[in-house]
Amino acid sequence: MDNLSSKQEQILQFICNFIEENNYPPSVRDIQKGCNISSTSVVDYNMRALENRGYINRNKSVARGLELLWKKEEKRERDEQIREIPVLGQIAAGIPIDVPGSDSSWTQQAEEMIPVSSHMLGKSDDIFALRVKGTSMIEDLIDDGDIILLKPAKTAEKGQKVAVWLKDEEATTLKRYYPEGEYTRLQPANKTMEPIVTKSDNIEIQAIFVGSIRPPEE
Amino acid sequence: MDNLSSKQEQILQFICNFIEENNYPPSVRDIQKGCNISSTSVVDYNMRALENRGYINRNKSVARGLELLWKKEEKRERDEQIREIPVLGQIAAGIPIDVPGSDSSWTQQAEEMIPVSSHMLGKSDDIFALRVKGTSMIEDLIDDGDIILLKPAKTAEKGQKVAVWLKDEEATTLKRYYPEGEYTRLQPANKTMEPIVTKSDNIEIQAIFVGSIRPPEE
DNA sequence: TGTTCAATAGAACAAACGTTCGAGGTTTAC
DNA sequence: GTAAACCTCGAACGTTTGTTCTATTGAACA
Repeated sequence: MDNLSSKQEQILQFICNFIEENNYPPSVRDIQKGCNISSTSVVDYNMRALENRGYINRNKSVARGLELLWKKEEKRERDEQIREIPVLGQIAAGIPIDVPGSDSSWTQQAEEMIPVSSHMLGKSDDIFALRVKGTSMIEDLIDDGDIILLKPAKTAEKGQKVAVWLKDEEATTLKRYYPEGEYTRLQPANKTMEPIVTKSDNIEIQAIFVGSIRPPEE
Repeated sequence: MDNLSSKQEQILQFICNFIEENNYPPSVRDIQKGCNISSTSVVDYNMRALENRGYINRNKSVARGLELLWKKEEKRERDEQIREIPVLGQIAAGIPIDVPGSDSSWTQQAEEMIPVSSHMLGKSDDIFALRVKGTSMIEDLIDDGDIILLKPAKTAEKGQKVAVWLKDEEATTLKRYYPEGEYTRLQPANKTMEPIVTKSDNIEIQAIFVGSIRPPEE
């Protein structure tokens, strides 16, 4: 399909650059000057070829009425590869602290939206983000201030990182989940910290850790 | 600053929608019809107002030569929040396997580019990605097939996840790094696997783990 | 009441623009 | 060679389009 003459490629490139710079498409005569073409009809001739091959779209009698079709495609793909995830608040990774509005869930207003690659999200459409307070998960590369992605869930498997609601304490915390019969151990990933052991019916799993977002140390 | 008449807001909205649909800006008469305005001069009158207040940019005597300034801003911000990271190949997380082209480094051609939120990258501009083979890091939420982000480095701290080059074996692997004097232990995050212990001068740190990109299990 | 000012109206102009036409040139295949 | 296909050229035509001009309306104000 790439059987374009050098002139056609040049025109295509020029259109692309022109739109990038001006935010509106070039006229036939802009292209003529920009590509050092002697006649407008030559531009028209090559544009017709580009149109037939599906590179551009021209609207009859409309000044600058042309679109780059593959740019459209690119934009669509880009939009699909990126999703905006709401940061719904904070979560304690350390001593459980009361999180503002944590009574029901985090289904409140987002304080911020962050763009995340769809590669990290899969098909789930209910993933949300929280900002981490504390260093109890430092060995899992989750530090104070990091943003983590979570998927709402009611149950989890042993060893998974979960956000749990501690009923008695009325607090939420991020820990590794180890159910051990009547009691459940919530294990930090920080050797200087002790696990939280509490009755299994005192905890309520709210979400499972999906991924973390943190810049590398310089 | 938001002292726009309803007509001006309507015009602004129309221009926005028109560009979204057609990929080129509307003419004065398009706006006239689209907003049910009786005269082109009224459009001109209001456009002049919008221009003075910094909402749009008009190019004299250029057909459809207008830009939405805040869209430009939006686009710039979006571009800054996303970076394209090259996936340079595979890395073993398990038995060290020979990685195609791993002799010098991974500074070869990228097989793919993936968009990543700048939140994950910080200011480092040399971060690259690899696809993981094997399950030796499964407890660190790095599974077979995942994509990991790495930052080139020659040294690392104890416990960090690193990509190391094993000179004798002529292979690369991803493990946690535990230097222990003469010998160095490369510890998998998988209880069913044994650590690799090798002479410290047999290993060469290539990059430090920065983050992983994986979709959540459904 | 008269004045001022923002907004509207319709018409008109000149420039910008897409498009067409006829003629000529160049390449390719036979 | 000829023919056909492809490409170039310059000019011209008819719209589309940005812009301007003048007149008008209606509200605010003194």
